[in-house]
Amino acid sequence: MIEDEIRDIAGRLHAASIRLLRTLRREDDGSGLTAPRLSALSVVVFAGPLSLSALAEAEQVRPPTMSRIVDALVQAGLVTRETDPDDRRGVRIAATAAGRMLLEEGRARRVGALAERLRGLTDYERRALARGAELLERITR
Amino acid sequence: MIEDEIRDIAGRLHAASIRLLRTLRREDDGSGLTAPRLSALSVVVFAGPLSLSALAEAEQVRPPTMSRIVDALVQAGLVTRETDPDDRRGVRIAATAAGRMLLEEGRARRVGALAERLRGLTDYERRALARGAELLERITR
DNA sequence: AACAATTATTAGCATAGCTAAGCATAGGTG
DNA sequence: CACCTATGCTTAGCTATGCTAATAATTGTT
Repeated sequence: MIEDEIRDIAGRLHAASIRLLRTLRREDDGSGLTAPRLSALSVVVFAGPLSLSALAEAEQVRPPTMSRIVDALVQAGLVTRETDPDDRRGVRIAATAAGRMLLEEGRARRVGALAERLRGLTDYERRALARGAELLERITR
Repeated sequence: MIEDEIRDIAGRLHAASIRLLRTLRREDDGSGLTAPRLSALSVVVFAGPLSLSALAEAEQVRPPTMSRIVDALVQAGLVTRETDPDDRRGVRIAATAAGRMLLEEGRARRVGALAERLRGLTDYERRALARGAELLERITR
């Protein structure tokens, strides 16, 4: 396969992913959270408990930015922030049951909206998309 | 295919797309633009010229928010804002040559980074991803 | 001509992004 | 041990981004 073909595929994959997430983003209105808070909560639920700096790194923002987002999530009862007993400079941020539930509801709305669209495809086409998802997982590791 | 299988595929596709765009977002640092401005510029370049409300709709923000983003892009010489001659209440927002160039450079960085990762796959796997991109395009139309 | 609807901007608020600076703890090195 | 540096987080203060409400200008419709 020539270089230009690979680049072409990369371009189409990029555009298609943007389109997909733009489409699904419309489902987030009902969450009651702003986009950065929802995104941070999702990292805490799936990768947590973790330190503030690890969370900031995952979200590609600076620690002060994440510190205030965590303030809001703690205030809303969706995560807890506790001093790390092993290193008292650091904090451990963990999801609460309410946080996990709120996130799971939002995720279910997004995934449900996507599943609805997948219903219009053939089994063969859905399997092709499943295969694509696996490959994407692999190359972003 | 059972409902649960479709939902499972939707979930993995969703997660994989998020991962992909998170990875590629790191390439945007060099653009000199904030994320909302870069994203708005990309719509103007690919879908423009268009009205303010159409641009706000595409970006899923309210008109006042987009009005200020356009202010900044005009200030930076990346787009023009002119009164619509057919309806003098409205505006026509169009990309300048500088805007198209800046966007294309950024897109090339993202696509290049993705192409680099695709290089680690087999031709067969790359074609599977190309097929997945086509299907995503179709179901988000 | 008067009025209603549409399009965009302005004003004013909360949130999100940054850097710089501060505080506390950890961990070395004399 | 005493200091000194490095690390982790927060606070302070700025700009940018999001919203709603209100205003201005134009269009279209009685």
